[in-house]
Amino acid sequence: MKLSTPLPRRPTIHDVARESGVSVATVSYALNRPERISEGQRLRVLETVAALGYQPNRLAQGLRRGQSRLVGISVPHLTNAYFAELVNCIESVAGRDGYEVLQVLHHHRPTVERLRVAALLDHRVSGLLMVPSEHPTATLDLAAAAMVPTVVLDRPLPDARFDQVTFDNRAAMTELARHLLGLGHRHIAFAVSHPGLVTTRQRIEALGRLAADGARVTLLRQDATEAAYRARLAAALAGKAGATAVIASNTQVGLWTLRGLQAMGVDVPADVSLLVFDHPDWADIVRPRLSVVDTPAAAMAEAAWTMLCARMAGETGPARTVELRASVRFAESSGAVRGS
Amino acid sequence: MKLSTPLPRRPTIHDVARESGVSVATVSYALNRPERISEGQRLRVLETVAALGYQPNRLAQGLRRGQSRLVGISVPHLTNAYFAELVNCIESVAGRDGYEVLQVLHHHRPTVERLRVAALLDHRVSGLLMVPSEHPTATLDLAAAAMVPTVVLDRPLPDARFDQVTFDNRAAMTELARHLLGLGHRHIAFAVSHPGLVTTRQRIEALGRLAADGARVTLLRQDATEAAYRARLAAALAGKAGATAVIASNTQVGLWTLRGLQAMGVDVPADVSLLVFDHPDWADIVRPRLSVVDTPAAAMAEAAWTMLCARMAGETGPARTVELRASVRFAESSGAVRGS
DNA sequence: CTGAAAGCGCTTACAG
DNA sequence: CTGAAAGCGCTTACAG
Repeated sequence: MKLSTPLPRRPTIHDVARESGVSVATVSYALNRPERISEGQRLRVLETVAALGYQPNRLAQGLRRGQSRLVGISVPHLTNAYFAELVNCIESVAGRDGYEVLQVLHHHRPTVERLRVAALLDHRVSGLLMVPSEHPTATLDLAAAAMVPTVVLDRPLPDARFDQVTFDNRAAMTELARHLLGLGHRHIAFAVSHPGLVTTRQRIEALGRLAADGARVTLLRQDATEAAYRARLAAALAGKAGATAVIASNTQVGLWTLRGLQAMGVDVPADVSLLVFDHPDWADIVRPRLSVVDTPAAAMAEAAWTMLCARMAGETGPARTVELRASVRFAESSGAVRGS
Repeated sequence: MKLSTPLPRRPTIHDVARESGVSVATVSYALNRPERISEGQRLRVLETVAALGYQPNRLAQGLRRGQSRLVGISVPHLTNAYFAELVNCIESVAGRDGYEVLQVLHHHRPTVERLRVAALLDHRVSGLLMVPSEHPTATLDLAAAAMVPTVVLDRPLPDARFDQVTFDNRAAMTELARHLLGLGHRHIAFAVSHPGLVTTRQRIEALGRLAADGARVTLLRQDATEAAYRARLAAALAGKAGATAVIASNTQVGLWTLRGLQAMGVDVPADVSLLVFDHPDWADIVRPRLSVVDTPAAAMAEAAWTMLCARMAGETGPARTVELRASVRFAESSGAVRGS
């Protein structure tokens, strides 16, 4: 087909209408309500659309329809493979369903989280997925006030306003603890980066029940620098009563711990056992191979998306919580305590 | 301040105007052109804004202003730490400058890339950052036709339409090659996942110059399955004339290679040296420690953002290419060839 | 089946 | 300094 003149700007629905010799309403119907229009008109319009390379302006559509087809996702950062995988999975399913992903990072800082999620809301996201920071209340209030369908990921919150998807941290930790008890360990260090996090507290709680079995637990806080952390780690392991096993709360703490143990010349697992939450891709290429808690990132993303879609489609009713199971995989890094 | 009535929906500029007893123009000026308005009016409007929790609708602003303050970023996926770090850095600088990041993943598939980037364009992104697939032409044409400022990341393209940010792959590979030659290696295998990629071809080219020094190069293609790749790897290393060194083109190929070598009982570096492009965080906790090419992801993201901002601010002129340097870090995994 | 017109929530020349 | 009004690019009751 011949065009009257090439446009120096992106074509609008008016351009299509003019070229096709119909009204803008007819163009809109041809694209969105094929049944409301005659076959001939529809074909002619579609031809013009193709010829001009017309693509509806989503900003205008969003404004008019009152929904942007954008979903927001807020996570701490992407240098953690676990969060990266969550976002990765969400992008795939979102794209499949015709949504785009607006992504913000809060770096564990509540203030950043609030500001960035507010920006998401300003863009009128149709839905919101968030792995909350340690103090997400202000952010959550924002989401609630905006009445945007929201699903909280990974970290269960005592907040009945939101759907949540998590995995059973207590069960995973209990499995690790039983394993270590059975291997004769009576003093376990738990290395954490965010002590105040719900999931951390759940893990500590599960670990705490060990006390009843005569075991001791030391909480090892990850410091700002690797050197400072290493000193703490050394202290926790020192002496006759030192910890004989370390459980790391995530990949990065696990990495620092392993590097520290190597630097100190500690033999894993002969001297100290090491177990790690998350599933670093290097778990089975280090020696000894690492015992890990394989978090169900893909399944969680899938579940969260399903719930979010239901809400975006208008589903009402009380908030639901989905709790998946992580699978623990024991390898060589966790062994019997020396002399047991 | 007292409100006439709580709204069952998000407040608009009209609500603020009504509550403040001024026109919508005045509200808009109070927010965007403080100098065009009297102090008293401005204060009153701001008070109402705070009381109502009014936040301008970015969809409407974008439509009216003709720019969304959204930037699109298209990368292969996030399970590669290098791409994840690029996105991570971009999100930080974008957020700082008041932009939000719309992210799509193309999984190395040109068709997916085209579709997803088209979606980005439909949302009228103000700028576009892309790590292209192997065959990005259709996608690039789309970006060019949309006249959206675009910066190509990581993979330099013979396309004068776009600004580009990359690092010197030839130099990095040359450094690896010289190192290996110096250690006596005369047969080097290069393991790649995407042979057709520009960066891969540049690396191959640099490696090819070794031939002049009497060295041989074998291209090792990463298969769909790890088992198939392992068989290929074994074949490349077999026999008297087998390769004595493997250079892996990225972290994942490096991981498969290392796992393969371990499974075959090959001693690194006594039997075979291993060097890896990218900087896996596990490089120094495996034994032997890995020799790596540390790609300047953060610096690249920074440079790309600067260029994109300049273009979004209206800068014209021919496309520029920024080429950074990667730093090679040799460790224990690359050693002298046996018997040399 | 088709089109003129209103309106989504903003911004901005323009007039007063 | 302030406000009425047009218009960004769409969708959708409504009338014909």
